[in-house]
Amino acid sequence: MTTKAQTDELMTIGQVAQAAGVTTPTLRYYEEEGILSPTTRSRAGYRLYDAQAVEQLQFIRSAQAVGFTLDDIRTLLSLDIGNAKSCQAEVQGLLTQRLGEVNEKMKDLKRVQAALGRALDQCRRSNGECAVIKKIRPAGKRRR
Amino acid sequence: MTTKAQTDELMTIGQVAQAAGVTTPTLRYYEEEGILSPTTRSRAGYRLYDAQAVEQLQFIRSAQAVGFTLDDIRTLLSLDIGNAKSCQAEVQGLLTQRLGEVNEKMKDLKRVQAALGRALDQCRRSNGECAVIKKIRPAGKRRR
DNA sequence: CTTGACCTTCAAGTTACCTTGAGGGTGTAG
DNA sequence: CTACACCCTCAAGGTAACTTGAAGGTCAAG
Repeated sequence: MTTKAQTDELMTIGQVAQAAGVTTPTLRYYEEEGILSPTTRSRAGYRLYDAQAVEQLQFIRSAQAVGFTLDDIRTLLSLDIGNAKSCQAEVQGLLTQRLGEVNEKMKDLKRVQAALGRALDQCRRSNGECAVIKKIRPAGKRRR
Repeated sequence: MTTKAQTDELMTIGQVAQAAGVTTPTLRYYEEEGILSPTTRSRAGYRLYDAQAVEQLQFIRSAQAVGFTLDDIRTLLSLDIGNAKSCQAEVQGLLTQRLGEVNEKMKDLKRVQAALGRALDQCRRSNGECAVIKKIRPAGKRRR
């Protein structure tokens, strides 16, 4: 079975890993943790995933990249993500709460962005001339 | 020394911790890791921080919240964040690169936001009745 | 001059998220 | 049939970022 495209519908762990940019042990770990399980197994016991798994993995990696834990993500996935499970008030509440967290992170990210932006700006402003040299000056204490 | 406001300029570790919403061991750990050091020490060896430390901590926590490691943050802080150090091409390059990472994270965050938004939307649309249960059990039985 | 809430250092423990290694089956190409 | 690139399980190891614990110094208040 030399790496070939997803023929019919199911992919082996290696194909999924490659497509999603993760390692195979990571996928096994995700299964163990109840984050993402293969759709089925081959007769020989090989994990087989459907194409959706790749999308889910992309979501998982995005969520991780912005600071959600696998525990958070397990909850997010169970709350659905395009594959609704239950839609009562309780779930709506959780979704709303999680969206609140996302908004908080959005603020955090903007804060970091602004800080880096300011630094870069300042960097460009003092073109050619280096602030370091000024910093060696004697009396001037910390600037605000 | 019963908890009093930052009288002149310097605060003890406990005051800073309280103001920034972190623990004192965390602050000691940050010092050890070269993330944030006290401005000075009292005669008795107490760490003393200036007010700026609280702002820096807020930046640190924001950056952590969106998935930057302390290692990343150490670099970010050294690239300045309002306390210029050097501004040659090399630093500008790093800043630009880091801003690129921030933009990546912005995309990731928006992806998560969109997914949650879709889920919530779908949740509201199928008010009272749950879409997925239909999906899972097309013939017959309905919940509630 | 003792009490109690602070502070100190040093070392060890914890949790999350993987990674690495050993030992062994599977399946197709030559 | 033999390679060889896949796959399997189980167990142990590793890193980041803290947290917890032990043993003890500092200092304003009573």
